[in-house]
Amino acid sequence: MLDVRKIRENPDFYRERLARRNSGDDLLIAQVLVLDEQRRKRLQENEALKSERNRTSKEIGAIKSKGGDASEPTARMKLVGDQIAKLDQELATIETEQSDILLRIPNINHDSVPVGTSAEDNRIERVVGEKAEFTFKPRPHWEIGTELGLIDLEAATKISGSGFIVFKGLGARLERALISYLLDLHTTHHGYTEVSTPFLVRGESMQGTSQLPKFAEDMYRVEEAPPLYLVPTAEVPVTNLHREELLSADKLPIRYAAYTPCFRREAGSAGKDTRGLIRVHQFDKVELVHIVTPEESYATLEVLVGHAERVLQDLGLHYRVLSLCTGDIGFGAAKCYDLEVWAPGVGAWLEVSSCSNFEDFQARRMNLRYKNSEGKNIFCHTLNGSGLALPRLFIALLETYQQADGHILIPEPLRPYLGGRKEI
RNA sequence: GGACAGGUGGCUGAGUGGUUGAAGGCACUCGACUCGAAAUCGAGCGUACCCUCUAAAGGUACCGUGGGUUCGACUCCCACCCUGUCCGCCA
Repeated sequence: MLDVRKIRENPDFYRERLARRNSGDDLLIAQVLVLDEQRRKRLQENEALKSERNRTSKEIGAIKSKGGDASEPTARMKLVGDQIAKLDQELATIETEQSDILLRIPNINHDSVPVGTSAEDNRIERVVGEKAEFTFKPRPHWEIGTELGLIDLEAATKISGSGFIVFKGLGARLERALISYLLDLHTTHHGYTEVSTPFLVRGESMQGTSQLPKFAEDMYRVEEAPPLYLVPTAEVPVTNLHREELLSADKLPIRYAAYTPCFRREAGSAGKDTRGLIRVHQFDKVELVHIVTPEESYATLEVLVGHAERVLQDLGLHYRVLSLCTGDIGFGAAKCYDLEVWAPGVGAWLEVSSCSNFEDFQARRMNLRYKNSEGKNIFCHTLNGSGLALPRLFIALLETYQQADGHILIPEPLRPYLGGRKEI
C-alpha cells in the first residue's frame, strides 16, 4: 500500500510512475486525493467538536461535584454529540472508500526496472550454462515420467480434475528429495531459518501480502466464518509471521525458508501450458523470505537471487535471469527478477523462481515495523523468492538428464536423497 | 463441545462513571556520585493521525475487537475473538 501523505505531497510523481505500469492505475490517484480532502476536512471539524465536548464535560463534572446545576451545558453537549455521531459516520464511509482504492493501487517500481508493456520487454540480465545436446530428439517430461512410472496424470484427473499431479514410486521420492535438498541447502549454507506454517490463512494475511482484495478469483477459498484461503505461496503465511509487530533493530535481518504446497486457480489461463506439469492447481515450493531495513533491501535482493540461482547451478541446469519490466511485474513488487530454466523436451524457458523486493508495500499493509537506532519506528522492507518451485524443476531435471535408453541421470547433489541412486 | 478464570504501555501490575495517557515496579536514556563499575539519587521515556516552517506548542483517538447507555466510559450493558486451567471428544 502506498502512503497517502506522500501521494498528497507529490501526486505527479505517483501518477507518472504508475502510468509506467500501463494498467490505468494512475487514474486512481485523483480519486484518492478527492477523498483525502473530504476526509481531512471532516476530521478537523470533528476533532474540534470532540475537543469542545471533552472540555465541557469536565466542567460539568466540576459543577456537579459542587452540587450545582449543569442542565444547560449538558443539553448543549447532547447536540454536539449528535453532530459528532454524524461526522463519525461520514468519516467511516470515506475512510473505507479511500482504503478500498489504496489497497488496489500497485506498488511504484524502482528506477532500474525496465519500462515496457509486456513480457516481450523484460530485460535478460544473464544466461547461465548451455542448452543440453542430444543425439536423439529429446522427449517431453510427460512421456518420460509416465513411461518410468514417476507420474500418473490420468489418475490425478480422476481424483481431482485437470491441473493436478499424482507422483508415484521414485517420482514421489524425487519430489520429496527435492524438498529436503532445497531446505537443507538454504538452511545450512545460506543462513535461513526453516519454518513450517499453516496452509490455510485468513483474509487479513492475504491482504497483508497483497493477494487481496484484488486477486480473490485466483485463490481457493474455504467457506468458513471468517473464510480461509489456501495459500498460493508460502510468502503469505511466512511474511505474515510478523504482522502487527514492532521489531527491535537487532532482530533484523530475518531470513526464513519454508516448504508449502501452493494452490492456484489460475483463472483465465485455460488452454495455455496445459500439458504435463507445467501449469497446475497445486504444486510444491520452497520459498525464501527476508525482512530487512530499507537501507539494505536492494543489496538483499541480489543476494536472494543468488541463493535461488545456486540451486540451478548445483543441479547443472541451464537458466536465464530476467528483470521484469513495468508492464509485466507483479502488483506489489518494486523490482523483480524471474529465473527461467530451459526444458529441452518442451523446448521452452520455464519460470521456476520469482524474486521480488516489495520495499515497504507489504509492511505498510500488515503494519510491520522496527525501531531504528534513533528510536524511530520505520516500516520494514520485505522480499521473497522461490527457491525453487518444484514441478518445473522436476520437468527440467527429467528433460535435461534423459538418456537415449529412456532413463534419467540423477545430478550429484540429489543422490544422497535418493538412496545413492545415480539413475532412474 | 462444556465449565471457570483472565485480556491494561517493551515487560510486570494498580485502577469499578468525571484533572487516568493511565499509580507503583522493572527495563531503557540522560545527569549526579565514583579512579571505574555496582548500588544510590535526580530527570526523562507509548503509538497513530490532524495541524504545522517534516520547529515549538496544540488537538483527536487508542486500556482484546465491535456495538450500546451517558454531557462524559479503562470503569456500566450486549455480542464476538483470544489466552489459561479443568472436563469431554479425537489424529
